[in-house]
Amino acid sequence: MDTVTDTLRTDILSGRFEPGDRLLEIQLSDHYDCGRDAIRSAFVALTTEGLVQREENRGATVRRISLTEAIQITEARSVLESLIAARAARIATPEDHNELLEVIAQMRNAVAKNNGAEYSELNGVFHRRLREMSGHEIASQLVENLRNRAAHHQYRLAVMPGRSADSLEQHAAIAAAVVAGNEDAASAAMGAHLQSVIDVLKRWGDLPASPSQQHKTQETD
Amino acid sequence: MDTVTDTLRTDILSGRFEPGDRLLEIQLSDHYDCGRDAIRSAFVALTTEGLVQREENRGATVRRISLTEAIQITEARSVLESLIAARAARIATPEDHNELLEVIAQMRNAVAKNNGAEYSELNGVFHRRLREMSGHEIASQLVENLRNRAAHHQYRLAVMPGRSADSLEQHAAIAAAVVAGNEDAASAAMGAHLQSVIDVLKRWGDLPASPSQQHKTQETD
DNA sequence: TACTCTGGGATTGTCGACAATTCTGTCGAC
DNA sequence: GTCGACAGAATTGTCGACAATCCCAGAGTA
Repeated sequence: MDTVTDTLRTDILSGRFEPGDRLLEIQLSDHYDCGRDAIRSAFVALTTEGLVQREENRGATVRRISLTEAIQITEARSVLESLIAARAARIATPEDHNELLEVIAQMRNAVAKNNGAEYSELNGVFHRRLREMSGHEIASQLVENLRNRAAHHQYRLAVMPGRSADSLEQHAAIAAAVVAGNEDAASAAMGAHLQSVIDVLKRWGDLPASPSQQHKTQETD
Repeated sequence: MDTVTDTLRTDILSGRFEPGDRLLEIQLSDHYDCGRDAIRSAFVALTTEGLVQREENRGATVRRISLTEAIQITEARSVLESLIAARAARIATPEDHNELLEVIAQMRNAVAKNNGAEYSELNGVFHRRLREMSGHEIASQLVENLRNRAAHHQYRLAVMPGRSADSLEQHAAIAAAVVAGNEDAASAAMGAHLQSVIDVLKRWGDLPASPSQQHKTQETD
């Protein structure tokens, strides 16, 4: 039903449209081969998701997220993903445990090969599987949305030298706590992980983003 | 711009439309004196907010929130409002402190008068002011949305005998921690408060809601 | 009786046209 | 040269009409 909305969302997240870009109804309805209705509908949905900004009679643009907003988004993610980690630690099955450890092993491998793209991909898998095994629909939906909103900022972390090594150990700690069934430790490990993301964002400050970044399908933190 | 969306939202939250009610486009566009476009647009927005459910070619209905979903919503609220409370404890001004204590005094007065409606109102004010003084836009928006989603369930708490007294002391503890500038205590007090809400929801089970409740503008927890 | 098929009515989905608004570039006055 | 007024273009907002789909009642059949 909302296939146009989904397509536009992924196109925004993938960097096809950059923050500040104008989104013209006719142009998009032509590009996606659909009516203006579908585009307008997508604008409304993506506006409430925080990805698009609309102004009366002036059209829609890709929303620009400030650094302070990105930090707040990560703070919210921190408490929600901590809840998810605790929940996963409580109810994950042995199969879940194996899968989690397997992902960690692959991440370790990717770091050894210095393959940033693969690491980012695995990172996304790790968090997504944790959400799924937590069974917490509400928190998962909110986190997914928050990740999307800050995608542009998170991307910077992917290209930060030495970041992967730190990130890897943090993820390993989360996985260990979940496997041990220790809710508090899982929650704390996830909190520490995202706190380090916040620290990096803060340290980064408002340095200009590296200019040439086309394929922004990566997700890293 | 989205005035129709706002009106429909408040009409859903106020109980004018109940969970499961069909929302007919023509009927609503006639009632709100607007075009079908505006109604459809409102449906899209409220769907992503979780208040409305749409099915292809079958129209929109007011979303029905299950008890387990209401519990998850409150759990998510718990961690987010804890973050807000901690933040408020850190940066609230002396004027904020006075205002918070003033609201608590009024709540105590409302409990003494056994005025449930006034207590609910003040409860809403308390949480809203806390959000505002936290300065955490992201968490505030999420909490507001979560409160809306679970509004129907929260309402039950309002009419629970003896609930106000417990609730009052919990709020007083939150206020005291914020005034003391103790982030951890504020966070913990807020967590304890919402945990007690969760406990009540769980204890409540799936008992039928009391039948005749027209004015559902109250918000209580 | 139970089941299937079919038609009409009601509702949503989609398209096009036109009005309303904003934006852009040009011209003239000072 | 700078500023404001103004016309034309571009874009969004809104309405109506029609197509597509679903729902339900009723006829027909085994």
